[in-house]
Amino acid sequence: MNSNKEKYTTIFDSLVSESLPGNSIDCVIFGYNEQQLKVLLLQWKAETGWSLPGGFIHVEEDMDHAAHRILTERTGLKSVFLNQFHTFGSKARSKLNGTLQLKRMEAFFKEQYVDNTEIINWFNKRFITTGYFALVDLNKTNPKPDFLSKKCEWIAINNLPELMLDHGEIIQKAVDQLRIQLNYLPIGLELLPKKFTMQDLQKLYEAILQLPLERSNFQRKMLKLGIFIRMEKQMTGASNKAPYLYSFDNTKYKKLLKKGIGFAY
Amino acid sequence: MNSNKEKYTTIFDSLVSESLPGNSIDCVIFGYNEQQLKVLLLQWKAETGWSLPGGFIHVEEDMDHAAHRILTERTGLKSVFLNQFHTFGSKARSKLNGTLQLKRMEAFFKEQYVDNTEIINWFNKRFITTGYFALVDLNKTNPKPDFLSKKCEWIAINNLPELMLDHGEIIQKAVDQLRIQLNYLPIGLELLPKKFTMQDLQKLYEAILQLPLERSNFQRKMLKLGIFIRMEKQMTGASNKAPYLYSFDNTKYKKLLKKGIGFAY
DNA sequence: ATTATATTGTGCAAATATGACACAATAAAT
DNA sequence: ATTTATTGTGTCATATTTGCACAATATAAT
Repeated sequence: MNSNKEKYTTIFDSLVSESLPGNSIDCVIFGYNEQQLKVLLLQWKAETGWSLPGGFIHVEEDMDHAAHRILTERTGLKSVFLNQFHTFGSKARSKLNGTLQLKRMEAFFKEQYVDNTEIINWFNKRFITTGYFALVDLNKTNPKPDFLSKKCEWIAINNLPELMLDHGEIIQKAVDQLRIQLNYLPIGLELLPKKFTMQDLQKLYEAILQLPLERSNFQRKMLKLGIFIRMEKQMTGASNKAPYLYSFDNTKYKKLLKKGIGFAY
Repeated sequence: MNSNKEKYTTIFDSLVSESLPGNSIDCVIFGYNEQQLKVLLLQWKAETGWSLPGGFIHVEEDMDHAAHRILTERTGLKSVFLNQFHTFGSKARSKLNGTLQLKRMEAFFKEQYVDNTEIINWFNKRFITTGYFALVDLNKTNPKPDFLSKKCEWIAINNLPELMLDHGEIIQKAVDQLRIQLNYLPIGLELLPKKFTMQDLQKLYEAILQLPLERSNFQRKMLKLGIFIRMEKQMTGASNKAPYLYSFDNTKYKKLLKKGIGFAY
């Protein structure tokens, strides 16, 4: 127990010394599964509320790089789609929900991990956090709690549990942003399996937008983007006409990501 | 001279002690004048490059509040339209352009203002800056250089001077954002005088987008938004048909700001 | 085999939006 | 009275969007 604490103290000591104080990053990592948009959340050992995976910026590290690093640390994946969306700097944010929760965490932290005052103080400062959201292939991840957390799971956004601090607000803003982006960026490459039907794609859009779309027109609209490769048909075993399978044309997809989908004026 | 330095040291001492270290705010304040979109820039006494007006976040202050405070300090105005648009966290950003410029500034700073090492070090740290952009009525402002700057002026965005550090990049991103917002938010309330013609509004849009728009269709499109109040005609003194004057219907404008201008799907 | 069933891919027409241009109305100058 | 420049509105051709129809089709049921 004591030896663990020493180990942890070393870990935290270097974390604190190599990171910028006062700034953090929180990642809203979106995945898609069972027709539901999900986010990767974790639960600290001492807490019942859930948190976003986050981390700190190294002293000699670009903030964007830190976001990529944190994403990779959590999911083992790299995402083309990793987007800064907002910085949360309300003074109350570290206290939201708040003092009690934090006091409890601090006590647990002291007891289990570190009781070095300097380190504790570092964490007790006010943090301004920058939110990034990513789209990843949920099936390629194997979320595991680390030594600080007891759970690490994909959770559907329309069924979110109680969240720590202002993490609910952060997720909400990320979802809003994702919905806006949907209007001018192609989405799906990282959320769907290699081969998928237009129905799959539509379900994804519906899960993100939380509203029903017209089938035939959605299909046309999508195909007109010219970023799909039509493959052989899929025999589903259902007693009806089988749909074509599609895959994303990677280069065209990425071109469209850069150029964006139409803007008037 | 020495007494000035003492005064300045006091000012900076309290600035440093009351502000969060490592975080700053830069404001891209847009105004509109002579058919040109302009930004408020200032020039430090020691420098030829221009800077965005910026500042720091007080220890007990919301970041958004700090942005409003900085905007008001500079322009004396409050803007409904003050929007956080991006946080710049590249490690190179404090060094861009860079070391020489900063060395020069530091020397000047030490000589003219403060040579307290602690204060100098505070400023020499790496800063992560959050950009806000505002739309204000340029004619209601009276930009004056403060004790640190020799100039403070409205400068047209298509005629930008040499800029300090990464401020060029920050302005570019703000302009990009403004253009995107144009697609789904009404704009003009704070940039135009109370009464204006549709031509005025069109010129504003053209100045922002930097492209010509078709007169008659623009007019129709705008009026269809239903956020204008038609007033009496304006006798311009020109030998042609006089245009109607319009003003924004404040409540409808703000409703539309919240709801946004159409989004498909 | 034949029929039933559900879902797909495409067709199509109505409604809506966009873009280019026409033109009468108009305020002032000549 | 005529000229001039600019406005407000009209129109028309061309896209785009939307809603619905319907044949095609893979399997199940008969």
